[in-house]
Amino acid sequence: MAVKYRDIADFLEKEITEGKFDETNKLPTEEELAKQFEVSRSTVRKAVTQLVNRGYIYQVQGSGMFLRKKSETDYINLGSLRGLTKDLPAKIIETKILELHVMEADDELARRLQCEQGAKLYYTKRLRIVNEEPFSIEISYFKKDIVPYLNEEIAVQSIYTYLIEDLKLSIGFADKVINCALMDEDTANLLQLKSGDPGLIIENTVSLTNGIIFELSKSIFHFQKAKILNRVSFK
Amino acid sequence: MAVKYRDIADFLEKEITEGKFDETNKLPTEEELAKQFEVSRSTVRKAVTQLVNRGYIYQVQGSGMFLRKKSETDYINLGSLRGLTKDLPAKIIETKILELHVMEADDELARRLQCEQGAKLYYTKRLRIVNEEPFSIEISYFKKDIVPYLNEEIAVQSIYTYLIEDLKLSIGFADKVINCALMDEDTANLLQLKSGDPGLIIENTVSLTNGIIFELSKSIFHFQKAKILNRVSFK
DNA sequence: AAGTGGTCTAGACCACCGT
DNA sequence: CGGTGGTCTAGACCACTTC
Repeated sequence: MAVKYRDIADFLEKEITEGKFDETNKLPTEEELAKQFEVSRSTVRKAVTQLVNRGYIYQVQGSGMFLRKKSETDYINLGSLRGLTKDLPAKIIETKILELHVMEADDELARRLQCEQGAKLYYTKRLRIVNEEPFSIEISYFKKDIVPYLNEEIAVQSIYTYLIEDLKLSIGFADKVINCALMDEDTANLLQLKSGDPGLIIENTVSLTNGIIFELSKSIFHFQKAKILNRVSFK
Repeated sequence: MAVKYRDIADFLEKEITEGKFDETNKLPTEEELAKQFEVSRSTVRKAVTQLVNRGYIYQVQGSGMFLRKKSETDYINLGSLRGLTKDLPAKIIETKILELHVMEADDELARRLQCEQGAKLYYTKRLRIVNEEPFSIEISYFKKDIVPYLNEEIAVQSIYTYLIEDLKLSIGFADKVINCALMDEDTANLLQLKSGDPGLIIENTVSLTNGIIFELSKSIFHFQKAKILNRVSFK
Protein backbone atom coordinates (compact mmCIF):
# COMPACT_ATOMS: atom_id res chain seq x y z
CA MET A 1 0.00 0.00 0.00
CA ALA A 2 2.15 2.76 1.27
CA VAL A 3 5.46 3.05 -0.47
CA LYS A 4 8.30 4.02 1.81
CA TYR A 5 10.29 6.27 -0.47
CA ARG A 6 7.25 8.28 -1.45
CA ASP A 7 6.10 8.65 2.15
CA ILE A 8 9.54 9.88 3.10
CA ALA A 9 9.65 12.28 0.17
CA ASP A 10 6.22 13.68 1.07
CA PHE A 11 7.20 13.98 4.71
CA LEU A 12 10.40 15.84 3.89
CA GLU A 13 8.62 18.02 1.34
CA LYS A 14 6.25 19.11 4.07
CA GLU A 15 9.12 19.83 6.46
CA ILE A 16 10.90 21.83 3.78
CA THR A 17 7.89 23.96 2.90
CA GLU A 18 7.27 24.54 6.58
CA GLY A 19 10.77 25.94 6.91
CA LYS A 20 12.22 23.24 9.13
CA PHE A 21 15.66 23.38 7.46
CA ASP A 22 15.76 27.10 6.78
CA GLU A 23 18.37 27.85 9.42
CA THR A 24 21.04 25.56 8.08
CA ASN A 25 19.69 25.61 4.54
CA LYS A 26 20.77 22.00 4.52
CA LEU A 27 19.21 18.58 4.97
CA PRO A 28 20.59 15.90 7.28
CA THR A 29 22.95 13.46 5.61
CA GLU A 30 21.60 10.44 3.80
CA GLU A 31 22.89 8.22 6.56
CA GLU A 32 21.12 10.24 9.22
CA LEU A 33 17.87 10.13 7.29
CA ALA A 34 18.25 6.38 6.83
CA LYS A 35 18.58 6.00 10.57
CA GLN A 36 15.72 8.41 11.28
CA PHE A 37 13.25 6.63 8.98
CA GLU A 38 14.68 3.17 9.64
CA VAL A 39 15.24 2.33 6.00
CA SER A 40 18.25 1.58 3.86
CA ARG A 41 20.34 4.32 2.35
CA SER A 42 19.06 3.32 -1.12
CA THR A 43 15.52 4.08 -0.06
CA VAL A 44 16.54 7.44 1.32
CA ARG A 45 18.28 8.19 -1.96
CA LYS A 46 15.15 7.33 -3.91
CA ALA A 47 13.09 9.66 -1.72
CA VAL A 48 15.67 12.39 -2.06
CA THR A 49 15.65 12.02 -5.84
CA GLN A 50 11.95 12.87 -5.74
CA LEU A 51 12.71 16.08 -3.89
CA VAL A 52 15.39 16.94 -6.44
CA ASN A 53 12.95 16.35 -9.28
CA ARG A 54 10.28 18.37 -7.55
CA GLY A 55 12.73 21.26 -7.43
CA TYR A 56 13.15 21.55 -3.66
CA ILE A 57 16.77 20.59 -3.16
CA TYR A 58 20.05 19.90 -4.90
CA GLN A 59 22.76 17.49 -3.96
CA VAL A 60 26.48 18.21 -3.97
CA GLN A 61 28.80 15.24 -3.96
CA GLY A 62 31.11 15.34 -0.97
CA SER A 63 29.20 18.15 0.63
CA GLY A 64 25.52 17.57 1.31
CA MET A 65 21.96 18.32 0.30
CA PHE A 66 20.89 21.94 0.13
CA LEU A 67 17.63 23.79 -0.23
CA ARG A 68 16.94 25.56 -3.48
CA LYS A 69 15.76 29.12 -3.21
CA LYS A 70 12.02 29.02 -2.64
CA SER A 71 10.16 29.82 -5.80
CA GLU A 72 7.87 32.75 -5.57
CA THR A 73 4.28 31.75 -5.46
CA ASP A 74 1.95 33.03 -8.13
CA TYR A 75 3.47 30.92 -10.84
CA ILE A 76 1.73 28.14 -12.67
CA ASN A 77 3.82 25.06 -12.04
CA LEU A 78 4.38 23.23 -15.29
CA GLY A 79 5.72 20.03 -13.80
CA SER A 80 2.85 19.12 -11.53
CA LEU A 81 -0.72 17.96 -11.74
CA ARG A 82 -1.82 20.10 -8.93
CA GLY A 83 -3.91 22.74 -10.61
CA LEU A 84 -4.46 26.41 -9.95
CA THR A 85 -5.71 26.07 -6.39
CA LYS A 86 -2.39 24.63 -5.24
CA ASP A 87 -0.26 26.79 -7.52
CA LEU A 88 -1.79 30.02 -6.26
CA PRO A 89 -2.49 29.21 -2.63
CA ALA A 90 -2.78 32.82 -1.55
CA LYS A 91 -5.46 33.63 -4.08
CA ILE A 92 -9.17 33.12 -4.32
CA ILE A 93 -9.89 30.77 -7.18
CA GLU A 94 -13.32 30.50 -8.71
CA THR A 95 -14.49 28.49 -11.67
CA LYS A 96 -17.37 29.19 -13.97
CA ILE A 97 -18.58 26.37 -16.20
CA LEU A 98 -19.29 27.71 -19.66
CA GLU A 99 -20.03 24.36 -21.25
CA LEU A 100 -20.20 20.76 -20.13
CA HIS A 101 -21.67 17.97 -22.20
CA VAL A 102 -21.01 14.68 -23.91
CA MET A 103 -20.07 14.77 -27.58
CA GLU A 104 -18.53 12.52 -30.22
CA ALA A 105 -14.96 12.68 -31.42
CA ASP A 106 -14.54 14.11 -34.88
CA ASP A 107 -11.66 13.36 -37.22
CA GLU A 108 -9.22 15.67 -35.56
CA LEU A 109 -10.06 14.74 -31.97
CA ALA A 110 -9.97 11.03 -32.78
CA ARG A 111 -6.50 11.44 -34.20
CA ARG A 112 -5.19 13.44 -31.29
CA LEU A 113 -6.81 11.24 -28.64
CA GLN A 114 -5.94 8.07 -30.53
CA CYS A 115 -9.47 6.77 -30.46
CA GLU A 116 -12.29 5.88 -32.83
CA GLN A 117 -14.12 8.59 -34.63
CA GLY A 118 -17.47 8.95 -32.89
CA ALA A 119 -16.12 7.83 -29.52
CA LYS A 120 -17.93 9.55 -26.66
CA LEU A 121 -16.13 12.42 -24.98
CA TYR A 122 -16.85 14.78 -22.15
CA TYR A 123 -16.34 18.33 -23.32
CA THR A 124 -15.95 21.17 -20.89
CA LYS A 125 -15.12 24.82 -21.21
CA ARG A 126 -14.37 26.66 -18.00
CA LEU A 127 -13.48 30.18 -17.03
CA ARG A 128 -11.02 30.39 -14.15
CA ILE A 129 -11.26 33.49 -11.99
CA VAL A 130 -8.44 34.55 -9.68
CA ASN A 131 -9.07 37.21 -7.06
CA GLU A 132 -12.28 38.10 -8.87
CA GLU A 133 -10.56 38.73 -12.18
CA PRO A 134 -10.72 36.46 -15.24
CA PHE A 135 -7.50 34.50 -15.43
CA SER A 136 -7.80 31.71 -17.97
CA ILE A 137 -10.08 29.67 -20.16
CA GLU A 138 -9.71 25.92 -20.09
CA ILE A 139 -11.13 23.65 -22.73
CA SER A 140 -10.90 19.91 -22.08
CA TYR A 141 -11.91 16.66 -23.71
CA PHE A 142 -12.03 13.47 -21.62
CA LYS A 143 -12.61 10.02 -23.03
CA LYS A 144 -15.90 8.87 -21.60
CA ASP A 145 -14.88 5.22 -21.40
CA ILE A 146 -12.19 6.26 -18.95
CA VAL A 147 -14.02 9.12 -17.25
CA PRO A 148 -17.56 7.73 -17.28
CA TYR A 149 -19.10 10.55 -15.31
CA LEU A 150 -18.55 14.25 -14.90
CA ASN A 151 -20.88 16.99 -13.70
CA GLU A 152 -20.83 20.66 -12.84
CA GLU A 153 -20.23 20.05 -9.18
CA ILE A 154 -17.04 18.16 -9.99
CA ALA A 155 -15.92 20.49 -12.76
CA VAL A 156 -16.22 23.55 -10.53
CA GLN A 157 -13.62 22.04 -8.26
CA SER A 158 -10.45 20.20 -9.14
CA ILE A 159 -11.19 17.67 -11.85
CA TYR A 160 -7.82 16.03 -11.24
CA THR A 161 -8.54 15.43 -7.58
CA TYR A 162 -11.69 13.64 -8.72
CA LEU A 163 -9.85 11.60 -11.34
CA ILE A 164 -7.12 10.50 -8.95
CA GLU A 165 -8.91 10.11 -5.64
CA ASP A 166 -12.37 9.02 -6.72
CA LEU A 167 -11.88 7.34 -10.08
CA LYS A 168 -8.49 6.01 -8.96
CA LEU A 169 -6.93 6.83 -12.30
CA SER A 170 -3.16 6.76 -12.32
CA ILE A 171 -1.75 9.45 -14.51
CA GLY A 172 1.43 8.49 -16.32
CA PHE A 173 2.79 11.23 -18.49
CA ALA A 174 1.89 14.28 -20.54
CA ASP A 175 3.02 16.31 -23.51
CA LYS A 176 2.70 20.03 -22.97
CA VAL A 177 3.02 22.51 -25.81
CA ILE A 178 3.28 26.18 -24.94
CA ASN A 179 2.83 29.02 -27.33
CA CYS A 180 1.40 32.45 -27.75
CA ALA A 181 -1.32 33.50 -30.17
CA LEU A 182 -3.72 36.34 -30.79
CA MET A 183 -7.16 35.70 -29.38
CA ASP A 184 -10.46 35.83 -31.15
CA GLU A 185 -13.11 38.19 -29.92
CA ASP A 186 -15.06 35.69 -27.84
CA THR A 187 -12.03 34.55 -25.92
CA ALA A 188 -10.79 38.09 -25.44
CA ASN A 189 -14.14 39.18 -24.08
CA LEU A 190 -14.19 36.37 -21.54
CA LEU A 191 -10.78 37.46 -20.27
CA GLN A 192 -11.79 41.14 -20.42
CA LEU A 193 -9.21 41.84 -23.07
CA LYS A 194 -9.44 43.25 -26.55
CA SER A 195 -9.80 41.17 -29.67
CA GLY A 196 -6.29 40.86 -31.06
CA ASP A 197 -4.62 40.78 -27.66
CA PRO A 198 -2.38 37.75 -27.19
CA GLY A 199 -3.01 34.73 -25.01
CA LEU A 200 -0.48 32.44 -23.37
CA ILE A 201 -1.52 28.93 -24.31
CA ILE A 202 -0.75 25.48 -22.90
CA GLU A 203 -1.96 22.47 -24.86
CA ASN A 204 -1.85 19.28 -22.90
CA THR A 205 -2.07 15.63 -23.96
CA VAL A 206 -2.31 13.39 -20.93
CA SER A 207 -1.91 9.61 -20.70
CA LEU A 208 -2.52 7.04 -18.00
CA THR A 209 0.35 4.94 -16.73
CA ASN A 210 -0.60 2.25 -19.23
CA GLY A 211 0.03 4.69 -22.06
CA ILE A 212 -3.58 5.36 -23.04
CA ILE A 213 -4.39 8.99 -23.75
CA PHE A 214 -7.44 10.06 -21.80
CA GLU A 215 -7.44 13.85 -21.94
CA LEU A 216 -6.73 16.68 -24.28
CA SER A 217 -6.85 20.21 -22.99
CA LYS A 218 -6.12 23.76 -24.00
CA SER A 219 -5.65 26.52 -21.47
CA ILE A 220 -5.57 30.11 -22.60
CA PHE A 221 -4.13 32.44 -19.96
CA HIS A 222 -4.45 36.17 -19.53
CA PHE A 223 -1.09 37.30 -20.88
CA GLN A 224 -0.60 39.96 -18.25
CA LYS A 225 -1.53 37.80 -15.29
CA ALA A 226 -0.03 34.37 -15.89
CA LYS A 227 3.55 33.23 -15.54
CA ILE A 228 4.61 29.64 -15.91
CA LEU A 229 7.41 28.18 -13.83
CA ASN A 230 9.45 25.13 -14.68
CA ARG A 231 12.20 23.91 -12.37
CA VAL A 232 14.63 21.61 -14.13
CA SER A 233 17.31 19.34 -12.70
CA PHE A 234 20.00 17.97 -14.96
CA LYS A 235 21.27 14.57 -13.80
CA MET B 1 35.22 8.11 -15.83
CA ALA B 2 32.45 6.75 -17.90
CA VAL B 3 29.35 6.01 -15.90
CA LYS B 4 27.62 2.82 -16.93
CA TYR B 5 24.00 3.85 -16.52
CA ARG B 6 24.51 7.03 -18.50
CA ASP B 7 26.34 5.24 -21.28
CA ILE B 8 23.55 2.72 -21.51
CA ALA B 9 20.91 5.45 -21.50
CA ASP B 10 22.72 7.33 -24.27
CA PHE B 11 23.17 4.15 -26.27
CA LEU B 12 19.50 3.25 -25.99
CA GLU B 13 18.44 6.83 -26.72
CA LYS B 14 20.36 6.63 -29.97
CA GLU B 15 18.79 3.29 -30.86
CA ILE B 16 15.34 4.67 -30.11
CA THR B 17 15.76 7.79 -32.24
CA GLU B 18 17.16 5.66 -35.05
CA GLY B 19 13.97 3.59 -34.99
CA LYS B 20 15.45 0.34 -33.78
CA PHE B 21 12.40 -0.58 -31.68
CA ASP B 22 9.74 0.88 -33.96
CA GLU B 23 8.43 -2.49 -35.11
CA THR B 24 7.54 -3.80 -31.72
CA ASN B 25 7.17 -0.37 -30.15
CA LYS B 26 8.68 -2.04 -27.13
CA LEU B 27 12.07 -2.30 -25.46
CA PRO B 28 13.62 -5.60 -24.36
CA THR B 29 12.92 -6.53 -20.75
CA GLU B 30 15.11 -5.19 -17.98
CA GLU B 31 16.59 -8.62 -17.51
CA GLU B 32 17.50 -8.90 -21.17
CA LEU B 33 19.12 -5.49 -21.13
CA ALA B 34 21.06 -6.43 -18.00
CA LYS B 35 22.40 -9.48 -19.79
CA GLN B 36 23.13 -7.52 -22.99
CA PHE B 37 25.13 -4.80 -21.24
CA GLU B 38 26.55 -7.14 -18.59
CA VAL B 39 25.37 -5.06 -15.65
CA SER B 40 23.00 -5.57 -12.76
CA ARG B 41 19.30 -5.03 -13.13
CA SER B 42 19.57 -1.98 -10.84
CA THR B 43 21.92 -0.31 -13.27
CA VAL B 44 19.59 -1.03 -16.16
CA ARG B 45 16.75 0.46 -14.17
CA LYS B 46 18.75 3.62 -13.53
CA ALA B 47 19.50 3.94 -17.25
CA VAL B 48 15.87 3.33 -18.12
CA THR B 49 14.76 5.99 -15.65
CA GLN B 50 16.82 8.46 -17.63
CA LEU B 51 14.95 7.54 -20.79
CA VAL B 52 11.65 7.95 -18.99
CA ASN B 53 12.68 11.39 -17.77
CA ARG B 54 13.90 12.36 -21.22
CA GLY B 55 10.43 11.52 -22.52
CA TYR B 56 11.29 8.59 -24.77
CA ILE B 57 9.57 5.69 -23.07
CA TYR B 58 7.10 4.71 -20.39
CA GLN B 59 7.07 1.67 -18.20
CA VAL B 60 4.04 -0.45 -17.38
CA GLN B 61 4.31 -2.73 -14.39
CA GLY B 62 3.77 -6.34 -15.36
CA SER B 63 3.87 -5.53 -19.03
CA GLY B 64 7.03 -3.88 -20.33
CA MET B 65 8.64 -0.72 -21.55
CA PHE B 66 7.06 1.08 -24.49
CA LEU B 67 8.03 3.90 -26.79
CA ARG B 68 6.23 7.19 -26.43
CA LYS B 69 4.92 8.70 -29.62
CA LYS B 70 7.77 10.60 -31.21
CA SER B 71 7.41 14.31 -30.62
CA GLU B 72 7.23 16.40 -33.69
CA THR B 73 10.40 18.28 -34.34
CA ASP B 74 10.25 22.05 -34.56
CA TYR B 75 9.57 22.47 -30.89
CA ILE B 76 11.87 24.12 -28.42
CA ASN B 77 12.57 21.50 -25.80
CA LEU B 78 12.18 23.01 -22.36
CA GLY B 79 13.77 20.19 -20.43
CA SER B 80 17.13 20.06 -22.13
CA LEU B 81 20.26 22.13 -22.43
CA ARG B 82 20.72 21.35 -26.05
CA GLY B 83 19.90 24.62 -27.74
CA LEU B 84 18.21 25.50 -30.97
CA THR B 85 20.55 23.60 -33.26
CA LYS B 86 19.56 20.29 -31.70
CA ASP B 87 15.93 21.23 -31.17
CA LEU B 88 15.40 22.17 -34.79
CA PRO B 89 17.67 19.72 -36.59
CA ALA B 90 16.00 20.12 -39.96
CA LYS B 91 16.45 23.88 -40.03
CA ILE B 92 19.25 26.22 -40.85
CA ILE B 93 20.21 28.10 -37.71
CA GLU B 94 22.23 31.29 -37.85
CA THR B 95 23.25 33.60 -35.07
CA LYS B 96 23.99 37.27 -35.26
CA ILE B 97 25.82 38.86 -32.35
CA LEU B 98 24.24 42.19 -31.57
CA GLU B 99 26.29 42.88 -28.47
CA LEU B 100 29.06 41.18 -26.54
CA HIS B 101 31.09 42.82 -23.84
CA VAL B 102 32.08 42.74 -20.20
CA MET B 103 30.07 44.84 -17.79
CA GLU B 104 29.48 45.21 -14.07
CA ALA B 105 26.47 43.88 -12.20
CA ASP B 106 24.06 46.55 -11.07
CA ASP B 107 21.71 46.26 -8.14
CA GLU B 108 19.14 44.16 -9.90
CA LEU B 109 21.59 41.82 -11.62
CA ALA B 110 23.55 41.33 -8.41
CA ARG B 111 20.38 40.32 -6.64
CA ARG B 112 19.26 37.91 -9.32
CA LEU B 113 22.70 36.40 -9.84
CA GLN B 114 23.41 36.35 -6.11
CA CYS B 115 26.72 38.15 -6.46
CA GLU B 116 28.36 41.38 -5.45
CA GLN B 117 27.31 44.59 -7.05
CA GLY B 118 30.01 45.50 -9.51
CA ALA B 119 31.00 41.89 -10.20
CA LYS B 120 32.18 41.41 -13.76
CA LEU B 121 29.72 39.85 -16.19
CA TYR B 122 29.75 38.89 -19.81
CA TYR B 123 26.76 40.40 -21.53
CA THR B 124 25.58 39.18 -24.89
CA LYS B 125 22.61 39.93 -27.06
CA ARG B 126 22.08 37.63 -30.00
CA LEU B 127 19.58 37.35 -32.81
CA ARG B 128 18.79 33.77 -33.76
CA ILE B 129 17.76 33.22 -37.36
CA VAL B 130 15.96 30.06 -38.48
CA ASN B 131 15.66 29.30 -42.17
CA GLU B 132 16.69 32.86 -42.90
CA GLU B 133 13.91 34.38 -40.83
CA PRO B 134 14.38 36.07 -37.45
CA PHE B 135 13.31 33.66 -34.75
CA SER B 136 14.36 34.92 -31.34
CA ILE B 137 16.45 37.36 -29.39
CA GLU B 138 18.56 36.03 -26.56
CA ILE B 139 20.04 38.22 -23.89
CA SER B 140 22.44 36.54 -21.46
CA TYR B 141 24.60 37.46 -18.51
CA PHE B 142 27.40 35.13 -17.44
CA LYS B 143 29.48 35.56 -14.31
CA LYS B 144 33.00 36.25 -15.50
CA ASP B 145 34.65 34.47 -12.58
CA ILE B 146 32.99 31.28 -13.81
CA VAL B 147 33.07 31.96 -17.54
CA PRO B 148 36.39 33.80 -17.78
CA TYR B 149 36.39 34.10 -21.55
CA LEU B 150 33.85 34.51 -24.30
CA ASN B 151 34.17 35.84 -27.81
CA GLU B 152 32.12 36.20 -30.98
CA GLU B 153 33.39 32.99 -32.45
CA ILE B 154 32.08 31.06 -29.46
CA ALA B 155 28.86 33.04 -29.14
CA VAL B 156 27.96 32.46 -32.78
CA GLN B 157 27.89 28.75 -32.08
CA SER B 158 26.52 26.90 -29.08
CA ILE B 159 27.66 28.64 -25.92
CA TYR B 160 26.57 25.65 -23.87
CA THR B 161 28.72 23.24 -25.83
CA TYR B 162 31.63 25.53 -25.00
CA LEU B 163 30.71 25.72 -21.33
CA ILE B 164 30.35 21.98 -20.94
CA GLU B 165 32.99 20.57 -23.23
CA ASP B 166 35.70 23.21 -23.05
CA LEU B 167 35.23 24.88 -19.69
CA LYS B 168 34.08 21.58 -18.14
CA LEU B 169 31.31 23.29 -16.23
CA SER B 170 28.74 20.95 -14.81
CA ILE B 171 25.29 22.42 -14.98
CA GLY B 172 23.07 21.50 -12.08
CA PHE B 173 19.62 23.00 -12.32
CA ALA B 174 17.61 25.90 -13.66
CA ASP B 175 14.51 27.94 -13.01
CA LYS B 176 12.59 28.79 -16.15
CA VAL B 177 9.81 31.33 -16.18
CA ILE B 178 7.65 31.54 -19.26
CA ASN B 179 5.35 34.37 -20.09
CA CYS B 180 4.04 36.52 -22.86
CA ALA B 181 4.40 40.28 -23.19
CA LEU B 182 4.07 43.02 -25.75
CA MET B 183 7.37 43.98 -27.34
CA ASP B 184 8.95 47.37 -27.58
CA GLU B 185 9.73 48.78 -30.98
CA ASP B 186 13.42 47.78 -31.08
CA THR B 187 12.71 44.17 -30.28
CA ALA B 188 9.80 44.02 -32.69
CA ASN B 189 11.93 45.42 -35.48
CA LEU B 190 14.61 42.82 -34.93
CA LEU B 191 12.02 40.08 -35.25
CA GLN B 192 10.36 41.85 -38.18
CA LEU B 193 7.18 42.36 -36.24
CA LYS B 194 5.21 45.42 -35.31
CA SER B 195 5.66 47.36 -32.12
CA GLY B 196 2.95 46.08 -29.80
CA ASP B 197 3.02 42.54 -31.14
CA PRO B 198 3.54 39.95 -28.41
CA GLY B 199 6.65 37.91 -27.71
CA LEU B 200 6.91 34.51 -26.10
CA ILE B 201 9.49 34.85 -23.35
CA ILE B 202 11.61 32.39 -21.39
CA GLU B 203 13.63 33.73 -18.49
CA ASN B 204 16.25 31.34 -17.28
CA THR B 205 18.32 31.24 -14.07
CA VAL B 206 20.95 28.54 -14.30
CA SER B 207 23.13 27.09 -11.53
CA LEU B 208 26.11 24.79 -11.46
CA THR B 209 25.90 21.47 -9.62
CA ASN B 210 27.35 23.16 -6.55
CA GLY B 211 24.38 25.52 -6.47
CA ILE B 212 26.12 28.67 -7.66
CA ILE B 213 24.16 30.70 -10.18
CA PHE B 214 26.31 31.47 -13.20
CA GLU B 215 23.88 32.62 -15.88
CA LEU B 216 20.78 34.68 -16.32
CA SER B 217 19.11 34.77 -19.71
CA LYS B 218 16.03 36.06 -21.42
CA SER B 219 14.87 34.68 -24.75
CA ILE B 220 12.16 36.46 -26.67
CA PHE B 221 10.65 34.28 -29.39
CA HIS B 222 8.71 35.22 -32.48
CA PHE B 223 5.20 34.44 -31.31
CA GLN B 224 4.11 32.94 -34.62
CA LYS B 225 7.14 30.76 -35.10
CA ALA B 226 8.05 29.30 -31.73
CA LYS B 227 6.41 26.49 -29.81
CA ILE B 228 7.79 25.10 -26.59
CA LEU B 229 7.50 21.43 -25.73
CA ASN B 230 7.69 19.92 -22.28
CA ARG B 231 7.34 16.18 -21.76
CA VAL B 232 6.47 15.29 -18.20
CA SER B 233 6.52 11.96 -16.42
CA PHE B 234 4.70 11.52 -13.14
CA LYS B 235 6.35 8.96 -10.89
C1' DA C 1 42.00 12.36 6.61
C1' DA C 2 37.16 12.48 7.54
C1' DG C 3 32.67 13.32 5.83
C1' DT C 4 29.20 12.89 2.33
C1' DG C 5 27.12 11.92 -1.99
C1' DG C 6 27.55 8.76 -6.46
C1' DT C 7 27.84 4.19 -8.65
C1' DC C 8 27.13 -0.59 -8.73
C1' DT C 9 26.08 -5.27 -7.27
C1' DA C 10 23.27 -9.55 -5.96
C1' DG C 11 19.37 -10.96 -4.36
C1' DA C 12 14.61 -11.15 -2.15
C1' DC C 13 10.02 -10.37 -2.52
C1' DC C 14 5.86 -7.78 -4.13
C1' DA C 15 2.32 -6.00 -7.61
C1' DC C 16 0.38 -6.06 -11.85
C1' DC C 17 -0.56 -7.75 -16.75
C1' DG C 18 -1.78 -11.07 -19.84
C1' DT C 19 -2.76 -15.91 -21.14
C1' DC D 1 0.36 -18.96 -13.58
C1' DG D 2 4.45 -17.04 -15.94
C1' DG D 3 6.43 -12.77 -17.27
C1' DT D 4 7.74 -8.19 -16.16
C1' DG D 5 8.26 -4.00 -13.69
C1' DG D 6 8.37 -1.90 -8.62
C1' DT D 7 10.26 -1.74 -3.93
C1' DC D 8 13.74 -2.55 -0.64
C1' DT D 9 17.93 -4.23 1.56
C1' DA D 10 23.05 -4.59 2.89
C1' DG D 11 27.21 -3.69 1.60
C1' DA D 12 31.42 -2.38 -1.26
C1' DC D 13 33.95 0.98 -3.29
C1' DC D 14 34.61 5.50 -5.66
C1' DA D 15 34.68 10.78 -6.20
C1' DC D 16 34.42 15.04 -4.41
C1' DT D 17 34.46 18.64 -0.65
C1' DT D 18 36.15 20.40 3.45
C1' DC D 19 39.33 21.07 6.96
